Amino acid sequence: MKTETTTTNLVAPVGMHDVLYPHSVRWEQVIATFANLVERAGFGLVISPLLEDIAVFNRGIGSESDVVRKEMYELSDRGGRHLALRPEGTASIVRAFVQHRPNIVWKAWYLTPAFRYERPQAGRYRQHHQLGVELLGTHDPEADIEIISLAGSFYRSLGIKKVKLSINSMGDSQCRPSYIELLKNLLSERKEQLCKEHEHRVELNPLRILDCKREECIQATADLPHLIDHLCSDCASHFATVQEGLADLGFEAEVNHRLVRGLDYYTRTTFEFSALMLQSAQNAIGGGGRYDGLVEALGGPPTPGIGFGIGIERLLLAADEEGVLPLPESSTDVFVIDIVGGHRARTLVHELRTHGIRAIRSFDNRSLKAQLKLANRSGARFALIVGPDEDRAEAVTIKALREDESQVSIKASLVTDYMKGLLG
RNA sequence: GUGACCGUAGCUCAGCGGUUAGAGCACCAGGUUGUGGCCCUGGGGGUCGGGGGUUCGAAUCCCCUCGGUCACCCCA
Repeated sequence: MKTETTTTNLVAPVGMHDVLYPHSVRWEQVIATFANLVERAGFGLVISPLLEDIAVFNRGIGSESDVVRKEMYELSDRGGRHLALRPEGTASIVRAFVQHRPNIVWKAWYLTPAFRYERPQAGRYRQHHQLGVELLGTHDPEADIEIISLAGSFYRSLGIKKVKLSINSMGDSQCRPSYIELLKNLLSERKEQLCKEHEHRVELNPLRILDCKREECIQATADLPHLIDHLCSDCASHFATVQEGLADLGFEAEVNHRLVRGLDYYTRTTFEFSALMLQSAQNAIGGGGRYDGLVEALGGPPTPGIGFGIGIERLLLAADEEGVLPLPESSTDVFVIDIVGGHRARTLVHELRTHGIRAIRSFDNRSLKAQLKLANRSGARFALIVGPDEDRAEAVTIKALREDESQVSIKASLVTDYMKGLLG
């Protein structure tokens, strides 16, 4: 166990990153776009603790999943409680549902960091951030359609167009057990053909083997029957309705029978959005599915649910590749230059801001030249200059920074109204 | 968890056994006694990621370690 780093330079933990201005502006845009979209659809923001009793994830996500087996950040608090940082959003939201029992149908959205102890690489971090929604309390395939189409609409409204939607059905407690038995029987005869990781896991969770990307597993499972051909009639018609509904709304979904996903709670519909422009292996920019047994698994009454999570970092990588979501040019209107000590800038920016004008100033009594340089770089449209002359005359000089207009001097008391006019 | 490549100024990088470690950009000041962007001049900035070793001498070679990037697995 390492205790403390030996280097004197302190940096962010492995796989975790600072998002500085102006890059953070794009995060604000993404989050605002999402909130606007899902709130229009009746989802309400839910804020829940970053830490949960570790049982929330063990029982929720499934102790056989990779996320729980080897990727969780676990800790004990001073009272000896065994907690974990959330590795994804759904289990926590469902825990909150079980605790508070809101009226169904319950529609929640969230923004959360998610922690997974993995080796970082392009598009994969130990702390990433997810936007997501959960819809609890109905089996209606219309809910599936609403959820998936919302995610699709979100990408569209950001201008991200090169997106592929994959979809599958995991069946339910009626039809999945018999299919799993069938898989076990077929796979037990060819265990030795599977990859090292899955060779010994045929009995535990054979479905996961379908999702393995290793060549051995892909070959060994190539001729296996597909789950979607073994669905019970309820699941089959549910899946058919979801596909029809998505097509009806103009979202083309490609059935991928290997789309099992790593979280054990899924039933029936699962889906994933991948960014075609992302060359890296990590090109999934969103995904989710139905989890009709999860509320029960966490101690609540039998309640179906469906939701999705979208990774902000990968979304921004995809946006970069498509050349959308450019950084804004400026976040300020006016730069107040004071060369008589700084007290005039103090009152001027205060008054301008009070009236809704974005106004900044410099500190440390810099020279006129230095302050003009800062004003130019700030992207402000106008500089307000107060020197000894203006100070004496109780005036300010207004200088346009983006065009060659002659500057004007006006009474200080009229500045706010004048600037309002100039800025429209 | 496994593997590959890479760590020199705030950033991008040059230097790859031999004085006091450089460039471009960025930053600061001056040229212009009250006017930014362009230009010119000057300036501040470095435990050469860290530790150990080889050597008369190490940013340079070797070992370890930490960090970064990418890939596998899995996922957002």
